[in-house]
Amino acid sequence: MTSTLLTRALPAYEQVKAFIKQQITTGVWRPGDNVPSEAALQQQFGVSRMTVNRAVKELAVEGVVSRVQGSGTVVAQLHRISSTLEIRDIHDEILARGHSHSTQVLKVESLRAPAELARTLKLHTGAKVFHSVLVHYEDGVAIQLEDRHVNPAAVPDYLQADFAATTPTRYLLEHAPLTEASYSIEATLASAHEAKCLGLKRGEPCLVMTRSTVSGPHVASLVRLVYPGMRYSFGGKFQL
Amino acid sequence: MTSTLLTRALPAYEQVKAFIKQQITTGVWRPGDNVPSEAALQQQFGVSRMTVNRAVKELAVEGVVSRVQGSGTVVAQLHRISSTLEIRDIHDEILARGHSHSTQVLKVESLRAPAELARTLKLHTGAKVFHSVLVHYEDGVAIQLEDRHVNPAAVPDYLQADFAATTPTRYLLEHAPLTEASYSIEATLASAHEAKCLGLKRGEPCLVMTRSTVSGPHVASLVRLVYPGMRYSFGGKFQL
DNA sequence: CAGTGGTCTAGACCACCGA
DNA sequence: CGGTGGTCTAGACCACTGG
Repeated sequence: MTSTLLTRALPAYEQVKAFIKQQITTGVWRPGDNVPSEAALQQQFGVSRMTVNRAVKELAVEGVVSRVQGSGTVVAQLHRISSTLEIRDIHDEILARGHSHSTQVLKVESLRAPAELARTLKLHTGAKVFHSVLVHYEDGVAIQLEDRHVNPAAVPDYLQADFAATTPTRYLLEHAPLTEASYSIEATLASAHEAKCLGLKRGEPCLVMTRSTVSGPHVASLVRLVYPGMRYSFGGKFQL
Repeated sequence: MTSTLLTRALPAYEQVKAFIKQQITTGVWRPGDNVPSEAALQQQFGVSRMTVNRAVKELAVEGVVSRVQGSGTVVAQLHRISSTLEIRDIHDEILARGHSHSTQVLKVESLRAPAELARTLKLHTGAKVFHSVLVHYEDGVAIQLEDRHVNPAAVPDYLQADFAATTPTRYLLEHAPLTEASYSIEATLASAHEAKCLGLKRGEPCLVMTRSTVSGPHVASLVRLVYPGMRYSFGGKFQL
């Protein structure tokens, strides 16, 4: 049965995607079941193979189906709830919420790297390293403590930046093209010093994100971001 | 200059992608700069427009460039560090780490929904709701407390499942096709009850993920996952 | 208006899989 | 071997943007 594409509202490949998703969400096709071949879908929708291929390929990228060349396409076993966690400049993030952002610069200095820090930045112990500590406020409330170490080889003029006007994140993105980054998120208790900076009681819970960035040949930056647990959360959404 | 595609190792569209990424990571093209039009890239690489289109379109999906129909393509302003946070069944996750997984079922019951829970599940206050509480162990160490409420309309036989053999996550994925999910992650202190279940001292920090899932017309499930902050972290990686 | 990207076609060749 | 998906071409029409 060749169903016509009356609805010109949606592109053809979107209609094919919608059809496949519908079969899955309504339980007609269950995880592990075969999805019709591209040739079959091409017949069914009366479109070219490239169009069907695009539809199914995108579903594969989204993790909805799984394809094996020569074998076929099946409904993915585990619908992983995969949502892109976007890490943005906190300045933009706060403005996007319609609030005001301000910064307090606590420290901007140069120091000699202790062993562990040197290892992370791929430098020799005792090598020169830049260090900055800032507190970010959203509508006057402390929301992030940013303790950052920067590799001078990657960003030689880091200490000259005006962090009241440009966040370190933005400065680094503009002066050290980003090629790679990795992060981890965990829960800790605020140390005495962290609590003081963020205006918390000692022992309050915090979200800590540790992130290192690579720019070309250099490990450019290692940053520890401390968020008051009661005032901040990461969130995301997934839709089939 | 028409550069030939000598390297047949990589598909043509991958070579176009690699070229564009290289221009960006080496700083030749900076955020906001124009990327050559599809026609220009087509000339430069001696490939068809569909091939160039695929390359640039994929970069747009990845967030590396930004396209506007009729205007052109530019290098994306903020390289958002976007990494897909995958939420998987904890059973698979632990096995994937090469460890053993076991479960302790603390509670499986039916109850009447208080107002707030009812609102989240889109039910009437006092409606019947299923409730399960489990602790998950990795190599014998408590790593997650799973407190879940389930909508009977979406999963009528939930209470009959054997959660020692099948995790609630897996059972739900198999019995209520997933169409939508949203989550948030925050830091809190373990309550007395949570601390006891996880073998923590009271006041220890925890990562809490709250997640609700939608299956077809129903809000199927609301779950609160508590992780000991000292034993667990979410992580991810980003590569241009 | 000319230039851009968004979509689509009707072919094609290839690599891979399973019988 | 036939069926599958992976890639690619050389066109085409359209919608949108900017001057």
